Amino acid sequence: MPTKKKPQVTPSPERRRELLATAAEVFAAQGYNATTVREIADAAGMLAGSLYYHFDSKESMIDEILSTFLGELWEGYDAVLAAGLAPRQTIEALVTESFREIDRHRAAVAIYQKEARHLAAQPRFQYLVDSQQKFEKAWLGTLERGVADHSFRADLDIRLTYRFVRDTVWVAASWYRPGGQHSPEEIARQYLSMVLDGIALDT
Amino acid sequence: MPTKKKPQVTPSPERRRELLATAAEVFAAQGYNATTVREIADAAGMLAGSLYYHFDSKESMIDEILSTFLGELWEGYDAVLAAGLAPRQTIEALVTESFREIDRHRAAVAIYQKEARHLAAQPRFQYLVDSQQKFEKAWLGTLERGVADHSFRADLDIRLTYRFVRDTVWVAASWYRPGGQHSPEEIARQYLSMVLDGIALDT
Amino acid sequence: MPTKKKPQVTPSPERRRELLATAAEVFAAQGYNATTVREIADAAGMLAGSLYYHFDSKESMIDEILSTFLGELWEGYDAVLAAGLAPRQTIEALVTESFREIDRHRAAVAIYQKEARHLAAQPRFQYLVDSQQKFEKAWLGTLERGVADHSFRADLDIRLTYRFVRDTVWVAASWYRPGGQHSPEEIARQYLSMVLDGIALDT
Amino acid sequence: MPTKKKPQVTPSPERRRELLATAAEVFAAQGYNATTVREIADAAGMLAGSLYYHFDSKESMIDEILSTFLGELWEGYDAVLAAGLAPRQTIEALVTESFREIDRHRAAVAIYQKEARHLAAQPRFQYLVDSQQKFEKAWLGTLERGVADHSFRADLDIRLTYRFVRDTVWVAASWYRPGGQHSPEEIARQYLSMVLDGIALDT
DNA sequence: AATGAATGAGCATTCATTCAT
DNA sequence: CATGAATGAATGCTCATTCAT
Repeated sequence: MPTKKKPQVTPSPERRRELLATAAEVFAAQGYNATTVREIADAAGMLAGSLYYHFDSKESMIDEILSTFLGELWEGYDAVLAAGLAPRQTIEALVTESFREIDRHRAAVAIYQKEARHLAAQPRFQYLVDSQQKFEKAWLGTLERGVADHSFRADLDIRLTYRFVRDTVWVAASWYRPGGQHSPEEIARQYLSMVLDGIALDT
Repeated sequence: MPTKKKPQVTPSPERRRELLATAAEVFAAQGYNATTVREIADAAGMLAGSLYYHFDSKESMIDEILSTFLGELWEGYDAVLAAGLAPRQTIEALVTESFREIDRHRAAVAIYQKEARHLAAQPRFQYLVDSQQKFEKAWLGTLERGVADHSFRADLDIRLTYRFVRDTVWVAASWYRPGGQHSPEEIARQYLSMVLDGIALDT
Repeated sequence: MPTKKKPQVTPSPERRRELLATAAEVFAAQGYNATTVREIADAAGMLAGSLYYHFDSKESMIDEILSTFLGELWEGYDAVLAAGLAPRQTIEALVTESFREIDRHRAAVAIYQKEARHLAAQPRFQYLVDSQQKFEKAWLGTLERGVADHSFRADLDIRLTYRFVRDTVWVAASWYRPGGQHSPEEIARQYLSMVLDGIALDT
Repeated sequence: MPTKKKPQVTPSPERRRELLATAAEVFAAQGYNATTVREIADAAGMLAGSLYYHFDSKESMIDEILSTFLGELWEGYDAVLAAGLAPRQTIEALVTESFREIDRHRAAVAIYQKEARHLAAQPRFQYLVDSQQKFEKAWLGTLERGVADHSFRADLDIRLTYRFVRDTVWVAASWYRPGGQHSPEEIARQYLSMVLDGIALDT
């Protein structure tokens, strides 16, 4: 692992993190393809070429942004899944955890939403596919358990439900702004209330 | 002197429509920026330059794709809104209409989802902003009316609810494939059931 | 010579002349390179492709415009040179004839001024070089005869004088507009007065 | 936070000047439109894309060439006009100055002659129009003063005289080659002699 | 660590030209 | 005679990337 041709790993990881945060912000705002390395460099106060001291390529930047985010996401998810909660409580915990990740990695989440699909085609981003599958297994499994134990309705197409819940949560990254009116936990609470009980008033 | 009349430059609208459908498919699959004019031309079985006989620019293609879609969408929405239904029935009709549009304009909807935000910055695409505002007014207004007449819950942040319902419906375009297992109406029915009554089993 | 592959020669020479006049106008206004065949076609009330029924190529248009003009110019010049006038009278006649040509072929003259130099490099336009040489011989010869017979000053560099007189006359095409305040003959008279006697008041 | 300062984007002005000189040479030889960016790059020993490190566009090259030339021209002209010379001496000084500029900026002058008219239509090149007007005012005014004080003939159309003198001088750029037989001052002397006193021998 | 300058492949677009109808 | 549609080569320009300093 320390056999890189370039001194990519040694220099201060703090600067690296700063630069990645900057890049993520620009990627999220303009899209990965539409963002030029020069714009990232401008935002970081350096020249385009200088970025290549820190990173192999533009691709390696988004790679590191996404893999870091997914790493932290799965840390949280795995903890929830390991806790052995009931289906409904698991869903609640996963949704809450998701909104917390959106809060902490807004840019990365937005990038993920927009770019994951076409990046996943490249071998380098195989981990996106893996994560996607693990994700589906976790949510779908929980929903199925919930149907089995009568926490969730049985009259719905389960895959449709899965997509509904999944999308419902993650699209929020497209409009969420940290430091807004609601805390991630409050948003999670209201989302869960809607998803679980519906927006209609019981009559 | 019957000469000197400018010759027709607007050729057969059928070919145009074909080409736009092709372009929309490619844009939806790869993203607008990531799509080269050459790829569209390849998909249409012609050379890149030949597209310019039919269209002014790549931009005018996405413009026509989006404006055509929005035109038809609003035809449907306006009919629903003019029908004077109760809030809940209005929401149901709007959601159903939306899934029908997704069914008929899948590519355009996917493009809209991905590109509308940054296109809207250009004056040429002002109509995207207008449509967005009209859209918000229609949905938010209906939700508010529904809260007022006790069709919908009053304990939720109304803007959050709006975003929830809006996203919930339209993200479906990202995975929807026409001719799949469920008809648009069936998907609408299940989505509505989830959105209105929740996925939890009443206890 | 009548062995052309295309029916370029048979169709009505009037239409041809009209089209050439139109083309010359556009070439003169915008420059040859900057003019698209579509612009010529627009001005002629037809589609770009249709021009190719009448002409082999854009190049053949400017070719015919210039060769027609030079043909008529030399008709006039040759008549003057054949008249056996004294040097000063020859110059006067040549200048007057030149302004008449500018009057009748303004567009062609303007095109000639702008494009002759670089067109002359192509074999097809060899006649431009020939004409140029014949032109120089006529004017320079007349000036030399005039110096010899004491009509013209002997203290000037003769080639400089030649260029001076030549340019002086032909650049007028860049601002001349037929139907203006002065007739070509009047302009010729004043130009000759300046060239021959100077603009300074004799003291 | 001393970062976030925009890095210098205006590189060494010497290289810039070299490249502009190269570009001017090619523009003058082939015309602006007919010159490709690749040709300029070839002449400069680099690739087409590399030019864009130094210049925004092909247009900005001709812009800088022309504005630099006009700047220096007006430095010279303004000095002459500020000297308060008599009309005839002013004309002599202006003509001499003009030939000096032709000597120093031959390429730029040739480009100006060929391209000024159509460039002037664009807002970016408004300064060409301004310069043209200032130019006319200076020359025409001097000629008028000269007519008034009996330095110049009163029997000529003054605008015709203006155009005659103006064109007479500047077209010289089309054949002038620096380092030729005559110095700019000598050419100016002979031109002035012709313009002021005519080429005919007084009888 | 960062700069300045360049590379080279690729892109949207233009345009003269062709040709079946 | 003219149109409609297409070709294919070229053009101005962009951008990720490299590398000597």
